[in-house]
Parts: sequence; C-alpha cells; structure tokens
Amino acid sequence: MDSIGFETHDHSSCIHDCIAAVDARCKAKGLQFTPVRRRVLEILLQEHRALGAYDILDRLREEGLGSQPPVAYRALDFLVKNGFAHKIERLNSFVACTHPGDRHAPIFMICRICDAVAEVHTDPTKGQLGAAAEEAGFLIERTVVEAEGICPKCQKAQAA
Amino acid sequence: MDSIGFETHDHSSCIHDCIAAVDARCKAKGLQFTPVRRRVLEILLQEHRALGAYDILDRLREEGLGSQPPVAYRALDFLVKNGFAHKIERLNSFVACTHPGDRHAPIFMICRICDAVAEVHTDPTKGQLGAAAEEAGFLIERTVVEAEGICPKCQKAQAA
DNA sequence: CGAGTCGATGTAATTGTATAACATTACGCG
DNA sequence: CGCGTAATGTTATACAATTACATCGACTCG
Repeated sequence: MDSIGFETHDHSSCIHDCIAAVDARCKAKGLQFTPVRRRVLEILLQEHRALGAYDILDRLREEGLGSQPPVAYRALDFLVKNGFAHKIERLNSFVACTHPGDRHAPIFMICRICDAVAEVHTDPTKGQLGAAAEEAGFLIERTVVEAEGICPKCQKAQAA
Repeated sequence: MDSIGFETHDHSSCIHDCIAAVDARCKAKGLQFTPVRRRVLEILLQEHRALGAYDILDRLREEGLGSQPPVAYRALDFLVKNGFAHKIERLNSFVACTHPGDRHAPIFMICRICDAVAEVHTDPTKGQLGAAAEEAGFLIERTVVEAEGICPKCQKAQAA
C-alpha cells in the first residue's frame, strides 16, 4: 500500500512534476496533451481537491479556453480514461491522480469539511470486494471505493 | 460475509417478505410507512436493479401518486436514511436493500449489461479501506464501495 | 374546543450535472 | 491535393437534485 494522504507538500514542484510526467506518458503513448487538457490537469493539481466539471469550466471560460460544458467534459474524459485524473462519484467531481502511473484501482478518502481528497492504491482483486466477486462469479471491470469522513487536520481543528 | 448475489429467486414472495419486514420495522421505530414510500419500495423490489429517481417518478405519475421530483426524492431519502434502500453513486440511481436489517455498510456489484445489482455485507473497518484510513488518521463516516462489471448470467450469454 | 406544532404532501421554479448532435478546424499521410 | 482521423466549437437538451412555499392531517397542550 502506498499513500500520499493528507500531509501538506510543495505544490509548485508537485504540479510541475506531475505535468511533466503526464507529458512524457502522452508522448510515449501517442496521446495528444493539448492546451485545454493540460490546463484542466493543472487546475486539478493546483486545487488538490475535488472540483466539479462546472467549476473547471468557469476557469476555462475566464481564460478563454472554452465556454461550453462539452469542453470541460471532454478534457476530463481524456484525463480519466488515461488515468491522469479520477472521478469522485460521491461528489460528482474530479481530482488529479496523485500516482501518475499505469492502470490502477484507486481508493479515496474524502474529507467532508475541507474537501481534501487522499488517494491510496490497492489490489482490487484482493480484499473483500475481490472475494465477494469471486464467490458470486462476477467479473470486475472497474471499482469505485470512496470513504467519506474527516481528515486528520479537520479532526484537530474540531477538537480545539 | 453474506451474499444474495445474482441467482434468480421468487420475486413475489421476496417482495412480500421485504415489505412485511420493513412494515414491522417502521412500526417498531415509530416511522410512517406511507403509501408513496411503500409503493416506491415495491417498485425497487420488483425491478431488483438500479432505478433512477425519474424512472420511479414516471411510475408514480402513472399511478397518480405524485408527479413532481420532490415526491420521489423524499420517498427515496426516507428509504435510504432508514436503510431500506441504497443509492448507487456510480449510476445516480437506487436499489432496494436486500438485507433489511440494522445499520450496515453494503458493497455492490453492478452488471453493466443487465443493470442487476448484488449487495454484499462486510465490515468496513476491516479490509484495505479500514487499514488505509487508520494509517492516514482518517475518520470514516460513510463508505461507497461499488464494482462494475459483468454478472454470471451475462457472461454466459456473451460466451454463447 | 381552539391554537400550535410537527411530519408528510403538493407544486412551481430553479440549479446542477452530463450528453447528443452536428459543424468546423487541424494535422498526418498516401 | 484529397482523404481520414482526432480535436474543438456550439446549440440544445436530457437527466439529477434541491429550494421554497403552500397545504393537510394528526396529535398535544392549555
């Protein structure tokens, strides 16, 4: 298990590194990392929390990069499909992937107070879901695992 | 672990039993199992798959039980809040609970071909989510665990 | 009995989320 | 050049969910 969790870190380098990594992966796979797609990923990385498609669209609009919903959704689809971002189903919103690697089955912890999202990686075929699927003869293609609650920082803030 | 899974079963008795069980629980807890709420649960039980709020609303409208969205959403809120139904976040839709018991943390397997939904119960504090949360110091209040894929029946149908 | 309260319903209007459909542009390649 | 493919631009619409306010019935307290 590998967790980036909730601890704070240097965003400017984190953003730069992620963009560079994604850029490299796109080149390697023959994917087009176009300005809109790049900008949407930057926005998600800057926030490091879940953003709705229309939040993103608002920013794109301000910057003259597109004004209609499909612009945002297409960029998000691209990022999600290629594993550079994830959709948080519970919030109908999106986050940048903090593990810009290969295919993976992420699980998320979502703070209901500050909206921070931590991404953790696991093996989906193990654990209770995998066991239940095997028993039922169910073929898993995709998993959604999201926990909602309170992050360590907000727990401390509440206690005070 | 306890699974009702995808195997077919006698719906008419299943529906009747579930309604009776919920009826009893409502009486015991002083909850009002009103006609709209009962009918919505019956509809969900009949389908045994995920239905959108507007699918349900359409049926209610046909039966003269209400025509505006809040009618359906209020009934669904009641059923979900009291554990008689669940929301499938991935599909923005709802299913009847197949374990009309006490508070529980269900996980779901959703067939993307026939929309059937199987519900399984686990202990959310165990497994990978619980371990990850503990490591991160995250306080879990609610979990969403959904697997999308192909159910045994549709796997066989495809092979043929 | 009447006033007040509470939970459930009825209804209109609105906000938020997502996609369908079609026109257009840009680029690579034979 | 002519063609195919991928990405964008744009309009309209479908689907999901909530806000706000009016009404109704049951129950309680004075």
